[in-house]
Amino acid sequence: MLRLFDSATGEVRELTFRDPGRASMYVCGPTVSGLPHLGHGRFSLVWDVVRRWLTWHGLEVTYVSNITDIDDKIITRAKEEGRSEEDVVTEFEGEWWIAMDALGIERPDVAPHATAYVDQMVALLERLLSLDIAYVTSDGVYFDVSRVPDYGLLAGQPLESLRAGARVEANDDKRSPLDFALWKLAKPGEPQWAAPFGAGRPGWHTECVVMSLDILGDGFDLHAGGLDLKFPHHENERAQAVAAGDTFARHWGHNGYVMVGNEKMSKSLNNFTSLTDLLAETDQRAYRLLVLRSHYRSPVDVTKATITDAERGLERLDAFARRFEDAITIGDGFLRAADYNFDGASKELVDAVTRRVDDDLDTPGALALLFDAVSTANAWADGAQRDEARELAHTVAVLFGAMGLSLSTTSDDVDDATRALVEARDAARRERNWNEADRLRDELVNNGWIVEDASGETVVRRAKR
RNA sequence: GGCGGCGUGGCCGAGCGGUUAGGCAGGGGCCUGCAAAGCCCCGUACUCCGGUUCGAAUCCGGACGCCGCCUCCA
Repeated sequence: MLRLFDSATGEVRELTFRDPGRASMYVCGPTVSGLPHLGHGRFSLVWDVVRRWLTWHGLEVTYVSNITDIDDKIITRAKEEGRSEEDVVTEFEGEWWIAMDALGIERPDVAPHATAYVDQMVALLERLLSLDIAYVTSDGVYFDVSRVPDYGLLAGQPLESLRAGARVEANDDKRSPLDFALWKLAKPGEPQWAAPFGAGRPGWHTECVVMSLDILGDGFDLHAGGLDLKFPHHENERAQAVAAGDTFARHWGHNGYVMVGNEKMSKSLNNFTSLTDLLAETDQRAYRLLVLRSHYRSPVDVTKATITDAERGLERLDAFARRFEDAITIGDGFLRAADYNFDGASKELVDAVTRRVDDDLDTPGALALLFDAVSTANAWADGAQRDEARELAHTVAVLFGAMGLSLSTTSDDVDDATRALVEARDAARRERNWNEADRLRDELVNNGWIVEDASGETVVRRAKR
């Protein structure tokens, strides 16, 4: 079974599950105030792979990921562009799902919206207020972090240490700079919900607590997200849950940053790169391969060079898939190990890959094994071992599929003019008219095709940009 | 100031005391009418300085460099 680094304990430990045979995951989703960026893509891919891998192991996974549809950034954008908050949310949630589909990410079982949970958030705040863990100020409701004994668990340092490093704020009535907003009182014209402590909107850290506990129940198995959410966002979520008497998540997972030119991509640095743009310009599987090729907790540098590198890797895999076309058909969606009977070289491969992925999601190690198997199967097919090669190829495709990477066996659509050139070239070749055949090949290449003579016939496919 | 991570061959990227990571790019060969695809072979890397050890990219100490968190962010 899968072992994962747990941010709460600081060590790799075996995932254990509240309910035998069932896994529950909550992954912090996006605030839909703009186009999805590369960081969104990475966390979505990483936790999609975890979800698939647990399913591969035979678990029934319930995967929840929220949409934050009320937030300062949404209000700001709406104001700037002179439209309603709903309009902004609708547009960018639409873009979000388009990008997720393009990345081959399975939709969550439940994708709750924050605005649908305001009543429950208000109830939680009333509870925290009654316990004197939350307090009201002139601009909202705040959480008193000193009331949670192990505050700083996820940050990896004690409260005092965090307090020493906290920046001084210009504001306010907060008891401590680390205290965080649970509720923001509305200014005129802002979206607002009624509450006993004044009309306003919920703070970001509250929504995930309420939604995760409502949908998955206390003690759910894995709470995950990007590393930048570890502190303060997840710390603060946990503080609320613990203060309210829950144990919250059994296990915390965080994926590493996306770097752009050796610097963290972040809002303040304003060096965001849009996922939507990346997907429009590249093979949509390239980012998944790039993410699988790096360890999930390490930073990944996304550049033209690293994406191109991944695309070339895909070309090798696709050429492999075309060669074993009839052995590659595996269908979409979740794959389960129990549905297959592996033996011989295939069993060895499956076992070795499983050991790697189970070891804190060592997908780079797993990919090395799979690329090795690609070479092996090709070599067998070059020799006389056709059947063994086909079987191994099938296993390779299944394992890639288990991680959400599909190999393409389909040729590109060929237009009539191109087909005419292909037929003319084959005719020339039959007549051993090599000059004409080569001239036609050059023409095809100039038109952006890659030309191969597979089993004596001209086969073309689109060259990558 | 506190906490944490990283520095590997042309590039990317694993590695967790001793036997080949892998990908991309490059070179040589086989195959091919010539190519492409595929196969075989090749580079012999680990920031620096000490130390532990029979043996270190891997452990310890130090130096230098880079990055992140402690503020919004996935």
